[in-house]
Amino acid sequence: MKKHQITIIDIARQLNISKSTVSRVLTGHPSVSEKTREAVLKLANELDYQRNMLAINLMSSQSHTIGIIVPEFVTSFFPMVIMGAQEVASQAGYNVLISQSNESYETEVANAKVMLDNRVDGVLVSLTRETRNYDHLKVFQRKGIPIVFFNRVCDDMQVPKVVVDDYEGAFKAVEHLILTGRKRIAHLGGPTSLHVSKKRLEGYKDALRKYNQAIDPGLILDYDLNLEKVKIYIKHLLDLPEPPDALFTINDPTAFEAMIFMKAKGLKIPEEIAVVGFSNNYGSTLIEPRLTTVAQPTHQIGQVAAQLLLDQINSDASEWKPIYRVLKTELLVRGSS
Amino acid sequence: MKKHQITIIDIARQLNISKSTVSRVLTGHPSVSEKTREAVLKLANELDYQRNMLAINLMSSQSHTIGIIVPEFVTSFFPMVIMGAQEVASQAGYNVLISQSNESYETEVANAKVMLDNRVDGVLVSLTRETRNYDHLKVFQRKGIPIVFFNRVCDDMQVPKVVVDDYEGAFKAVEHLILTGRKRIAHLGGPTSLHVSKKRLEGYKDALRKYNQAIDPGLILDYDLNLEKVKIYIKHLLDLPEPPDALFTINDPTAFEAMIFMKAKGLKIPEEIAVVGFSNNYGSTLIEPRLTTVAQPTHQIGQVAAQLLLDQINSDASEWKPIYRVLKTELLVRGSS
DNA sequence: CCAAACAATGGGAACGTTCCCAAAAACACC
DNA sequence: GGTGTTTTTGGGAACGTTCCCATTGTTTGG
Repeated sequence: MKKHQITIIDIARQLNISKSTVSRVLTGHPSVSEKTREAVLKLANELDYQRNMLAINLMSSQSHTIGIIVPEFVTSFFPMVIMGAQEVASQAGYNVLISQSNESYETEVANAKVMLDNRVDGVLVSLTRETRNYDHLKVFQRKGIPIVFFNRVCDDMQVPKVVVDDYEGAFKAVEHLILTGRKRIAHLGGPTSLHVSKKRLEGYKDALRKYNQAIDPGLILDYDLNLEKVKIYIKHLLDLPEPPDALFTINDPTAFEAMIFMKAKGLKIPEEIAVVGFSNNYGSTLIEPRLTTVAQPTHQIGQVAAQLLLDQINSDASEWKPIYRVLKTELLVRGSS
Repeated sequence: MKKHQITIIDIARQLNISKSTVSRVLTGHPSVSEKTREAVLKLANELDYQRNMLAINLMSSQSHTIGIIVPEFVTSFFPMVIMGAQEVASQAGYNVLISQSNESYETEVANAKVMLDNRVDGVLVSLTRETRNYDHLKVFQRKGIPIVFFNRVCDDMQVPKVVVDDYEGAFKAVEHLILTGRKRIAHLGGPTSLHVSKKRLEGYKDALRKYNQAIDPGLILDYDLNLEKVKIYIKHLLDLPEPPDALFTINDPTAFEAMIFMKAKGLKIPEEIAVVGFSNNYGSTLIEPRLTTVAQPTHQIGQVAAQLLLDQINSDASEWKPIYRVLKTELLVRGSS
């Protein structure tokens, strides 16, 4: 069925030397004579020899692969993070096994199992919005496989995490709205189970507190990130006796939906209602007015997370520290506020 | 360093049976007594046994992995395709090794080598805009590893390909512009090396021919997909003695750039100039006016390509046929035209 | 009750590497 | 030319499975 693949044994036989010697040449081991080295290299090239990572992996008990589990792939955020991570990983000779949980806990569990089966050398995880139980991830710890969380992190586990300063980002966003004269700032937040939702909500509240604005619970809504529901929440807010004059959303796609709905309703943005999003997703400069948003260093998140993971892979488990890296956000003020 | 992993030998020893029997239970082989089966399953569960794909892969000479090489990750197009492919692949028990060539020929070559090293069971490829030489991909054929192209295909190789009907999509787009009264339709196309660029250009020309409109070479530009250059080309078109009253671009991001530039110049879209893009990327409903575009069935492209690949993997090389699947596009008429 | 058939199990090679240890070859020195 | 040292090479185990073949144990039928 499958064609015969050239192995080091083929090379050894043809040159009448042992496979050990061939292996030494191919791995760059010094103690081999110049003459044999050349002969091996030449023949390997002629035969189009390709090392078999399957064998190397088994031999070394390492897959030379890191796994990445992300909740989705549609918004540009995670692909960007993955780009950063992949850069660092392949630099270090690691492959990247990507899987999407599709925001489903069950799928996340299944993905984790695949990673385990394939003996990934480490894993990068951003949780689904559903995940409440972390047993499937604690397995990695138990088996001595390093794990690093990013963005949507797990408070229950003492492992490295890479996040952005969601609190400060939200604080700056809301502060900006206050300083531009907004009096009733609504917040359409994410599910309370997510760490990021909590932090952004805190930032929102503290900004209001600092400037002595009342925190009106009626202006704070949390939703499950299902974009189709945005309209409902916005409608509810606009129908309030005292509707908001500004809106801070958990992320950009939510802000987009909100803006489209409000524009259709004839509301003037930013005159009647200002909008600020979070993440600086693709599209935030396309919509009109261009969306003010809190930019996250997506690429860097991936790089840092991958580097922390590699550091663990290359060190003894006893030295692992639950480093908590908080990256800076940047408020990009644009037309919507 | 690394913790000892439970193997079938551990299980065998504890139960005083042979590893063969344990293996039989775990792989679902029928000829094993109910009693032993239960005992093995129970202990495996207790010990948290996890099969070692590294060993299975070597033993079976299969990585149970398919590779995907895409030029980029930033626009939503390729991530969507990957989602479709991943769905089909994991259904069939295959992992997916994704790599981006970053539109660089060199990176594509390097990626191909990684795939080869890792003995992927098959590979899905969409070429970079630079790729002119296909030796690094012909290696797969030579080694008996199935390869399927999608979107950006290689005319030189007799292998399955999945594309959308670029010709018809472009034709319909331009026909729509003609039927809505446009007289001077410009085309900002992609690099002539890409199959898609050629097909879309053909569709553009044939639509003009059908309706007896002159093909003005001055209105046809091809560029290297470097978005920063869009402004230059658009400026050139607008400065013509007889500027165009419609623009058909090679893809949506190009249309976005063009629209932003033209809006800044004070042009009314679609009154003074209509715009039609290609791909229905994320953002085409965000920009104002909403972009008329030719939608591609991204998800389906991935599914079909993956299925064709699996079909090859599961059949003898002698039966492989260079199937050419052309999927339908759909013209979405929106505000920009 | 014995042969034949079948069910259940064990032993060991194989997959393609790496790496340790020992052996052989080459070289230096007195 | 023999001894000691260094360089170069070969042999073989190991990684964790699967799978073929042989063996043992159990049942069936005459």
